[in-house]
Amino acid sequence: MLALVDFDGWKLDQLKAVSPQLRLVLRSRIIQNDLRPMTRLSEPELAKEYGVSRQPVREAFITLMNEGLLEVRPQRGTFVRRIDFEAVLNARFVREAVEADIVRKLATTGDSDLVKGLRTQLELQKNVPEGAPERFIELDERFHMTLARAAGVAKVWDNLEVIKSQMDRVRFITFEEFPISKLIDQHEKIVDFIEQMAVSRAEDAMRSHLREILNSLPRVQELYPDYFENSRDISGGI
Amino acid sequence: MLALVDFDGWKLDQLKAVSPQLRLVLRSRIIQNDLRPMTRLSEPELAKEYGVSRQPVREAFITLMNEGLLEVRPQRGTFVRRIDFEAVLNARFVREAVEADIVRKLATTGDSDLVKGLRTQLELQKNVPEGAPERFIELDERFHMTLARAAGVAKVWDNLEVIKSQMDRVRFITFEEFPISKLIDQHEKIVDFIEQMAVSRAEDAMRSHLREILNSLPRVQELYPDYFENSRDISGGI
DNA sequence: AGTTGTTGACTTGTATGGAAGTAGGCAAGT
DNA sequence: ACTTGCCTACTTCCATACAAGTCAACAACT
Repeated sequence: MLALVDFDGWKLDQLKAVSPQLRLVLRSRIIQNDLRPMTRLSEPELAKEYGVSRQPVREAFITLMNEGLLEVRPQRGTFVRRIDFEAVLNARFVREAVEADIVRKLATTGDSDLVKGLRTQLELQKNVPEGAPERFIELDERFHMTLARAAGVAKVWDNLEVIKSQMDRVRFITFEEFPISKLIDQHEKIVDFIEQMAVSRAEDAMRSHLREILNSLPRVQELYPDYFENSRDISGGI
Repeated sequence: MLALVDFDGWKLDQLKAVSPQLRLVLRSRIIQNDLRPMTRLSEPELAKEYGVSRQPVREAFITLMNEGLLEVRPQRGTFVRRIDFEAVLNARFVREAVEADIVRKLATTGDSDLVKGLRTQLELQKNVPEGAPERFIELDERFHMTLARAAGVAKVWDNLEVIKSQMDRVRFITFEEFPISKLIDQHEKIVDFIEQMAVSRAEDAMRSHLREILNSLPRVQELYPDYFENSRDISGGI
């Protein structure tokens, strides 16, 4: 659950290398919109804040730049990148393709142990209190990861982390207006179809579930226009 | 075509930043198996070789470690990672899922301009001389990239570069024994089905095309066992 | 012979200083 | 009022020095 490092009150572990830790903290702060788009980050300032030298900060910057979360403009400054609309749509496209195949694979076997575990997770999701959407996002993450692991492609999840982060930023901005109960219903349908070994129905359920974000995107773009890099048409990703 | 930087006789461009250039060169050398698995890389040695200081070399190392191509063991050394069998299978899984959806999308429209361009590429592929498989790999790369761009998900290709690199390493090792004509036939079928707007046939053609690497994998593993990190069963990725 | 301890030459991680480039304020000139 | 040029304070990028850990060779001891 890389996206959900508890950066609040974070203390660096003196024993481990500094720059990977910094990378995780900053990554979380960006994805969870604690560091807003266009925010200027200063090497010496962060170095001072965390009590280290500039070098490890710089190395964390480089990694985050490669992940598309920071923009390093030489001799000018380092900034939190605005959200790339096209990148979000493409990331969603990849996720839909991959998870559709995952669900198809799972529905062909219909492993009852897996279904049992998923139903337990569904109960947890239903018990999330109204005002704690970040708790749901965590459980949602776990749900989809469980599917990937069950399909024998656990490492895929790690590889898609960079891609996913683009989508997650949107999710954390729109936080409140997530139709949680609707999403849980969709999860439930997916599990049902896996259990019934209804392959193409399970696939369709997953696909429409992952298209849900397309509904909220226009509203997000309208509410926070300056968070986005390029606001082209929304149809390009389907 | 990031995978095919001509690193032979490479000179650093003094004007641009050094570390991204180094990253590209080293990346190509690893993927093309010029730097073999388990090869030890030394920061000061490479720094001397390219006439720069340790810092940019180190930054290139960090990026390549994040891409899974290098293994940095603190206070011990930096090594070219052996090929992770599971990672290859998972990468292949992702590619199949994504490109299947891409082809499906293209087959629903059946754009004749696209088909025309693809047929031109097919001619080039057929004209590749017998003993130049690396030339074919380049054209193959271009073929698949064209499909992605036509589907409006050009950035997906960039995002999958890290994933693809795992597969590409295998391809460059097995170089000679690639059934080029067979692969071209498969390409041709894909184009045919796109033209005929035969959606599910086009999808199937792409899927079996991308499963071709599974045929060569066992032989590669047998020929170069010490190039691989973990040799688990091959069934896990389908 | 076999084990242990030490030394020294390696490695990567971090700190720090300077080089090159940028942006903005300000003064001089038109 | 407006433009031009300089100057200062920033930025990232690179070079260099030092700190800390690892490993192998070797001497000393049992």
